Amino acid sequence: MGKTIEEIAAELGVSVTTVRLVLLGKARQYRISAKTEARIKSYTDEHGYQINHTARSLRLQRTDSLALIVPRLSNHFFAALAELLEIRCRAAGLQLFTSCCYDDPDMQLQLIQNFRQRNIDGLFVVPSNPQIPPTAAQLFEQRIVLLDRDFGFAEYPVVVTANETSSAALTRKIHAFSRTRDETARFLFIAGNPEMPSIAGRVRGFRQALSELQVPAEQIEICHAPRNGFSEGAAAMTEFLQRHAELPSVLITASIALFEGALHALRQERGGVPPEMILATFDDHTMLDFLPNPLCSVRQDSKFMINAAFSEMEKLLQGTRNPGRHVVAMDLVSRHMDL
Amino acid sequence: MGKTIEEIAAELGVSVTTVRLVLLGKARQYRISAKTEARIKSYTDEHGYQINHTARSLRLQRTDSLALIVPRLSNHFFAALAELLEIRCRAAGLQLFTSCCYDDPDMQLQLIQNFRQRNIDGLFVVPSNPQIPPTAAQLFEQRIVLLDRDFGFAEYPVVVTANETSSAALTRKIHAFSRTRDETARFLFIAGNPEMPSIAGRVRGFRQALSELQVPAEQIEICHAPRNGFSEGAAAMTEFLQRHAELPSVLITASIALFEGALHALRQERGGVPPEMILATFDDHTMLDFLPNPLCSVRQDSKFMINAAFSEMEKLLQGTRNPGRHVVAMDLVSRHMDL
DNA sequence: ATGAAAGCGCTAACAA
DNA sequence: TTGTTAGCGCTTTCAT
Repeated sequence: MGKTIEEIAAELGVSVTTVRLVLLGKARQYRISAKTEARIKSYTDEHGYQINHTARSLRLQRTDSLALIVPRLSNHFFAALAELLEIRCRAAGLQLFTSCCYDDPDMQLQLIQNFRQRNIDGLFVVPSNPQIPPTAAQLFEQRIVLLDRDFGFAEYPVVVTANETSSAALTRKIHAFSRTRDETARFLFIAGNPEMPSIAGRVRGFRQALSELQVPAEQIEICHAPRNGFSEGAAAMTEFLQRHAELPSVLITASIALFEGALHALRQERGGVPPEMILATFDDHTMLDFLPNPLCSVRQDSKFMINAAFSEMEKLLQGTRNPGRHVVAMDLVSRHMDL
Repeated sequence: MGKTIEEIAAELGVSVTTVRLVLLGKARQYRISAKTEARIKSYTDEHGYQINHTARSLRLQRTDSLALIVPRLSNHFFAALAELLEIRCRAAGLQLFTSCCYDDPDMQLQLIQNFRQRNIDGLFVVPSNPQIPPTAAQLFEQRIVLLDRDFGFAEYPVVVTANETSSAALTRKIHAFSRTRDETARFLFIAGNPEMPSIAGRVRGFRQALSELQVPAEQIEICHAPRNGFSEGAAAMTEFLQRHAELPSVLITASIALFEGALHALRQERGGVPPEMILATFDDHTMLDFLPNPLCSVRQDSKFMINAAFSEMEKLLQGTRNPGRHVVAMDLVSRHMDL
């Protein structure tokens, strides 16, 4: 532990106020004598001084730090959000603390309480269920911004992506492509937990687009996995293959982890992924380049999301109370889909 | 902000000690009367109580929290480390705070000071350069554990992977495979910044194995990129292709981001990746399954690393001072390499 | 131009 | 069995 202001003051025979003023660079402003200033400066240059943020926080009732709770950092989308948000916070002189809750509501609640107890000024959170936002808002006196999942709260700022419209656009695109080869393409959509609004939106967009395109119901199958992970994607695909001898012409997954899992299962069960199979997934990744298949993916605009989220937080910290709702557009990326 | 212990005590007409004892569940132990205990319990059940960790920390000179500084969270290996370490810390009742420094030593230093000022109890750090460890150790009074990069400090605990031996094993394996097809395979190794001990180790292992196998120098080319990222991998490959009309028979990269970049450039410049090209990379990923090529990758054992790192930190927090050096073995994973 | 002192909410030592 | 008090290091207000 470094010296405290009091210790420095005592050792130099001046008062804490004087030391503090010099340390804050306000020596001029308060007309501290040049020699006193020089003495203090040379002392701290030699011994160093590290402010005790804990004491400062206790006094100011503020920590100049924010927290972010995401489901997983091993999910690239959330890792990217965390990186960008940390950079944005740093630029504003705030420290960001990031934690994972693995979509476990109890763990998330504990984390929220923990951050609250540590006097974190504001919270960005990807809520695990609809009970989280009100609780978090109460503990954080409204200083929360909801990310990625829109459980329909108008009273809190929220930043989400345009899942439904993007899903519909994706569906129309692969449908059009599939028609060039096969009039009666069969569609398999592997989705995650439908209680998550983002997943529900993706399924809705898919359903709606196909219905508008008048694709008959018997050519459509939707599997709901309990979560958005690799093993769930593999399980869903394995289960599908047990029920159907024939492969779908088009495979769509609601996340890239499901995609990886589904293809893994396909390789296991059928020895490979037929190169003519049309693939589509939410979340983009460079390694999708490795596949020879026609493939369409949906890329989220993390930068835009983070800018929106941070502006909302800034408003909250300044005391403004008109929560914004931001629905960020997504990009379609296609590979091997030239007609 | 919730009620403080003092407020509760005042409102119930008891002393802070009494309230505290009940809150800590030590009512029995200190023989607080049952009715006093009940009164306090019912009060906090109704109004809730959130301890002020800032005040507690100031008093105890301890925050019950640790920090982890990694280069990037969008690097899957570091994201996985962060997740595992956070889980491990949580199990021990500690909160982990994770930050990225983008391998910028100044930013890393600032982060370290920031954590120090916030009274974080101990630091896990992937050092950006050899100046970082001594500084960090001084600020944190030796409570640091170095991860992933071994700059040769015996005085601090360090957990790294066996880069050199794994690289040699990888090289031998792909060399053996290449001999089954071609007696004079040409090897291209794209590495990152050689000042990073992990990269240097990988290059050393590669060089040494090939020299033992008596592969002539003119069949070996090593490109050093300034960093381990996608664009650096692409640039290195583009540059190689400008100098050589012929593709290498074997491509090895020191990280998966370099791998992605290199293949991307190959696709751009030559329209694709020849399926007979032998590929190898450090870091494993499920999406490597998507490639048809013979491929060998090196998987790091994150769990093992984290366990070792956390045990070292526990020793430090208990005051023990015999820093351990852990060199964790890596696994080889191969695809399409059956002879 | 510089100093003294209160108080943020908690813990721990000591008192009663 | 319960109460009182000092002090962690900082900021801020009010005195000189």
